Amino acid sequence: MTQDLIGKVEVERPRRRSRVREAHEAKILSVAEDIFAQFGYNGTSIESIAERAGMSKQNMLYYFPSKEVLYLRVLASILDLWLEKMVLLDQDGDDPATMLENYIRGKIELSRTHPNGSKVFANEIINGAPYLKNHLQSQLVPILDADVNLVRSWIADGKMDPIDPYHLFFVIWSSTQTYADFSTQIQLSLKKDQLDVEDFKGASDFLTHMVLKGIGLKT
Amino acid sequence: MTQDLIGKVEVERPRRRSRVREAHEAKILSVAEDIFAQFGYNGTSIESIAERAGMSKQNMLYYFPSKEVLYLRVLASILDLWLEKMVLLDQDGDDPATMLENYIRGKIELSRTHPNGSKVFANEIINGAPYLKNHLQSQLVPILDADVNLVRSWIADGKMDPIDPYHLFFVIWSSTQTYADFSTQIQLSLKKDQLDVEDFKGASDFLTHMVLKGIGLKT
DNA sequence: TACAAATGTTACCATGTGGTAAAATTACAC
DNA sequence: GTGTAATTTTACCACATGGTAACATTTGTA
Repeated sequence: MTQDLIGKVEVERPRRRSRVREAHEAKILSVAEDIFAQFGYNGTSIESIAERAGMSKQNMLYYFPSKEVLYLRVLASILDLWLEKMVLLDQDGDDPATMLENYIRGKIELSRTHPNGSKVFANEIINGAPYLKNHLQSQLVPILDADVNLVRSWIADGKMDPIDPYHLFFVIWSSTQTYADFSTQIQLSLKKDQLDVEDFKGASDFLTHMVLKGIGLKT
Repeated sequence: MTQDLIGKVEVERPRRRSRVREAHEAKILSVAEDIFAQFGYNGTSIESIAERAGMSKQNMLYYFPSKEVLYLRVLASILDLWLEKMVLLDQDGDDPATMLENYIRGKIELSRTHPNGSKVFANEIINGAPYLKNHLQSQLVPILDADVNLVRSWIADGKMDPIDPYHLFFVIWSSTQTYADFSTQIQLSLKKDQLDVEDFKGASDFLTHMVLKGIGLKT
């Protein structure tokens, strides 16, 4: 955008302090995700975020003019990450079983690497998705519908049991995200202070086994 | 307890105003569950609960001395309801398939009839279970362990695939509760304003089919 | 060096909210 | 009816928190 203006009016202006800005914004967003995940929107004070980001509340408000704006930015970045992994057709593999397995493993991996993002997302949905509803409507639903159609074509081709694809995806979503969202409960159940890579591998293995076999897909 | 004191000192004292008290407490608890579910602990003001319960904040504080006490009461009653349905051995049926099916259908039914309870519960767990951790430790975990042992015995008897029972329960928990906790997302996905009995039946049917078949249980 | 934009700090405020204290009212048991 | 405990109302308050305004400082560029 800046380059388009070379020789014209505003040359090189916007890039002035952008290094500091980018670093600070990234730090703030990262910290915000953590704290929003742990305390929810209402339970989070912008001062606590600023503190852990190493600056004053007022200075943070210079980068993000309000708590709501900051929260929306956090939500948006999480949603983008999520939607990326939700396109069934984009999964590697030629046969349905492989593609679905990669979908499941990808979602579990996301829960492992971004547990806090998942929790912020979950909090938002549980509370009725007041900020995210429109985004879900316009971005998630079309992707889901495409995925559902793909599964329906597999069913039509006799490649798997005639199940309701929507419920299939609801189950995959919930059971993959539960390892992030409900990690506290799972840790208590497994008597561990922390879930490790092996736990997530066990979850992936079990889920892919059960889902693929359960809907009649050959592996 | 009152009866134990007949003829002694405090006869019939505690029952004086108990009718009003019981009615009001029940009303408050019911309203509180709804509002905590929608806005979380921090997002809920005790004034909003009092208002919808038809009394002043101060009057409500007469029945529940603090927000925390009220929240804990709501949590406790939900947990009791949950734990009741979580004992695999208590399910009707003689064979593993029937018992597991009843477990799944019971949990879905709970999500249908008590969506708000489920949401309060979910909010609490996602935020690290600050109030519920001890209860989960002492009540949920033993029940789960017993259930896991039962499944292990089924595996040992060659009645089903040698899967990890813990993951099986995590998947059942998450995928049954998702129809309550993430109802907003599911409604958007299904393009419906409200989930009806048919939706829950569809969910139960799919889940039981996939789980039972997926772990190698004959139906 | 000078200047203008970007960044950071100080001071402050309005509001919502959980909770307390005490007085007023109601209603049951006798 | 009357006294006593249960209930309700009135009047407050302390505090956390989101946000604003103005001033100060830094820094890249001409």
